[in-house]
Amino acid sequence: MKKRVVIGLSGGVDSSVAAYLLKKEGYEVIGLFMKNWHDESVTLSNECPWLEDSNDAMLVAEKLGIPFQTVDLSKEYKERIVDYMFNEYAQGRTPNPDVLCNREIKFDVFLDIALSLGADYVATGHYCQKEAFQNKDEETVYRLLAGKDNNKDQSYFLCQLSQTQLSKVLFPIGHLKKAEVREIATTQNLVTADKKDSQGLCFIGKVSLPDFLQQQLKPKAGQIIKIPETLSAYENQNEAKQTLDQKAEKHQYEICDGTLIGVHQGAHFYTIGQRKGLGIGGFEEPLFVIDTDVEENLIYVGEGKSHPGLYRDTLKVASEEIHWIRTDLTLEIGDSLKVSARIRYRQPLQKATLFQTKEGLYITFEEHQSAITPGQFVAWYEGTELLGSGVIG
RNA sequence: GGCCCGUUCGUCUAUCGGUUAGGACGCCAGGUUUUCAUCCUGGAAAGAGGGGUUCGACUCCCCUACGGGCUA
Repeated sequence: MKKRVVIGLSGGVDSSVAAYLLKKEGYEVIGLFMKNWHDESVTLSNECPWLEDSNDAMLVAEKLGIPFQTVDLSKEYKERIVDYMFNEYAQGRTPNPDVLCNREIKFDVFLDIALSLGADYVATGHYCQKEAFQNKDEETVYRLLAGKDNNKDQSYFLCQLSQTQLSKVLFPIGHLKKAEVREIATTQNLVTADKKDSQGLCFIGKVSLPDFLQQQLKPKAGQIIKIPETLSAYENQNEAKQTLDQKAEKHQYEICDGTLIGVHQGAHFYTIGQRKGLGIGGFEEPLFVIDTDVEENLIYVGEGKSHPGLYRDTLKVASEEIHWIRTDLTLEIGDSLKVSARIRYRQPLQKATLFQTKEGLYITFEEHQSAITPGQFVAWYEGTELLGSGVIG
C-alpha cells in the first residue's frame, strides 16, 4: 500500500521539486495550494501574486500527474497571523509572522486538511531535515535538523514545531543544495525551474511594513533621542550587572539621557537595530535604533554599529514561551546547557549557555549580540539539530 | 555704533583661480534574505544673492542678506 502524502505547492521551485521527488520515491502525492492572503486593501507589489503562483503550482502538478487542489486559509491566516502581527507591533514588539505561520497554518490547519484527505504525511519544500530514533521506552523521538545547504537552511522558521507535528512531516529537499534543486527542476522541465525565490512575508510578499502597519496603527509624531556612547549606565555593566535577570534586562533610557535630534511618526513602526527610515543625517556614522518606547512614543538611537546600546549578552524567555522540540531534553530548574543559538534567520550560530530558573529560561552568549529584539524568536541548537526555541522577552 | 569671522549636496563637511566640486550620514533604486532588521552595489543631490578683477572664479575684491564673536 502506497503512503499518501499531501505536498504544499507554493508555486516555487522548492516545493515543485519536493513533489517530484516524492512521486519518484513512490508515494501517492496530492498537491495542495494554500491561498492565505488576498486582501486588496493592502498594498501588494503586483496585482495578484497568488494567481500566478497557484497557476504555476497547477502546471507543476499537471506535469507530475498528481491531483491538485486549492484551499483558502485566509480566514485562519488573518486570525492567527495578521492579527498577531498588529497586536505585537502595537505593543512595541517585533513579531515573526513566518515562524507563526508554520506553527499555526502550514503545520496545523493545513496539516489537518491533509490528514482529512487521508494523508499519512504532509510535505513542504523547506530546507531542513528530519530524523527519528527510538528512546529507551521504545517511543519514537523526532529530531529537526538543519538543511544540508548551509546557505539555505530554514530550520529556524520551523523552530516552533512540536513532536506531533514533526511526526507527520516530510522534507523531501532538505538533503539537497539549492543549485541541485534547480538542476532537478530544469531536468524535469518544471515551469518553476528558473523562478526567482520568493521573499518578504510568506504569502503576503514584500510589502512596506510601515505602509502595511498604518492600516491599523495610526501615525503619531514623537521624539527621536540620541544616546551618547559614554552614557554612565554603560560603564558599570560588568560589575553591577551580576544576576541573570539584570543582565537580560534592556537598558532603561529616559529623555534626559540624550539629546533630541528629530521626530518620527510612530515608535511602533521601528525595531531595534534598524538603521533606515529615521531620515536623520549629518552624523559621521549611521544611527541605529537601540530602543523604542511605545508608551511614551519615543525612539532612542545610537551612533555607529558598535554603540554599546546595541549589545547585550543575555536574554530571557518567559516560562510560558519556552518551547522544546526535543521535549525529552527539557531543562529542570537549576539546569544549564551549552548550545549554539541564533536570534534571527540566517544568523551564524553563536555559542551560548541556557540557564533554566523558576522565572524562565536565560540564554547567555559568549559574544555580545547586536540588536536582541523582543518578539523575535531565539532558537537553540546542538550541532545541526534544533532543540528548542522561544520568544525573546 | 565700531571691528572681526563665517555662509558649499537634505544634514555635517573637504577642496580650491582651470577639478566630472570629494566624502560621510540621510534619501532613492537594485542585490542578498520566505519575519523585522542587518549587509552589499549603484544613483540623484551643493558653492546665500548681486556686482566686479581675470583668458578663466566656488576660490580674489566690493555691496546686500543671514548667522557668530569682540568692543565703548
